[in-house]
Amino acid sequence: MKLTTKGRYAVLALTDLALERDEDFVKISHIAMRQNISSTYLEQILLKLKRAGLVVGVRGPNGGYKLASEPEKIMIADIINIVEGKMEAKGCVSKSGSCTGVSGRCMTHDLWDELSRHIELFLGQISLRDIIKGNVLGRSSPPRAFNY
Amino acid sequence: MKLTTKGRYAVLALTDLALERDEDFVKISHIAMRQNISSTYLEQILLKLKRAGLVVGVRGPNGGYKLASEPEKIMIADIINIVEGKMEAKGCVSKSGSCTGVSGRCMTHDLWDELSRHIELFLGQISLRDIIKGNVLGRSSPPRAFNY
DNA sequence: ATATTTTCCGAGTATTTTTGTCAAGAACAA
DNA sequence: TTGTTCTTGACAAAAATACTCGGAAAATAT
Repeated sequence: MKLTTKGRYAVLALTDLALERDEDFVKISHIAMRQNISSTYLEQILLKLKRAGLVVGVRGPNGGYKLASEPEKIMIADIINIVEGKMEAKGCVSKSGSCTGVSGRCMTHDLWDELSRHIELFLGQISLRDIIKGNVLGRSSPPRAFNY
Repeated sequence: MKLTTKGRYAVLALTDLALERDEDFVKISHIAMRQNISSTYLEQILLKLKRAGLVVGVRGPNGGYKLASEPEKIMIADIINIVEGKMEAKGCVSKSGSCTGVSGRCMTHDLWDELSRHIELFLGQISLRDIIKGNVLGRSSPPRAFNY
């Protein structure tokens, strides 16, 4: 999986927008100042999110950005997938689909595959609303509790 | 989390060693050839794993590397943590410990914290033996099955 | 002992990714 | 119009990653 500042900034910015939901439109410069991010860098990120339809942006005076839908409908996994590109934890993909090393072994394929799925499942369960409400903790309880 | 080729190479190499467990010592060049990795690059990686005590290496003719313990005792999380450095998915750490943005908000702290824990939990459950036996699939079943 | 094989180790280089800047253009409102 | 603000792409700096190199140390065989 890829998790860089870009993804974090995106989540931060959208969290900010979620908090400011009532106000008409929030300017990039405001978000950037509040969250301490380079505003020009944030531009790129919000642009991607806009193209993907997660936010709407209007230009001109009193313009800015706004969430396109309810905070509870926007999942963290979506945000990250958009700005970072689809999560890719494989590492042994070949064009043919099945991965073959020189000796034909690629025992680890399933591992990266499952990890990817696992992360996506986790982040797919958490919405922006969960974050602003602080409902994040405790979500990652062990898969099978009776194993412990 | 950080997952680069270094981590993948490490898991690949150790998987290779796990398969070759019976033979005395496996040379870097053999692993590199089989797994199609640059052997000089693999050197660095195996060195780290050796310093961490996961493998033992002897030099000289008939030398090479060998797992330090049973494949079922070596967890993927350990391998990755060693070669990539401790996983760090936070993003809002300040020297003071508690993270404060310009406006004092850092709602996303808990999120990265939980994600990190979640990934580590997953990779901490899987051993080298699971990989060579193909016991990886199905481990990432949804946290609460009755939710679906 | 000497040569050979292999790991060990530090340093260095190259490539890619990330991060951030700039400048010109477009939409909008007053 | 005039000024504000987003839009867009091209570009540059910085950091991380991937990989190489040259040699030293250890073990072995001859």
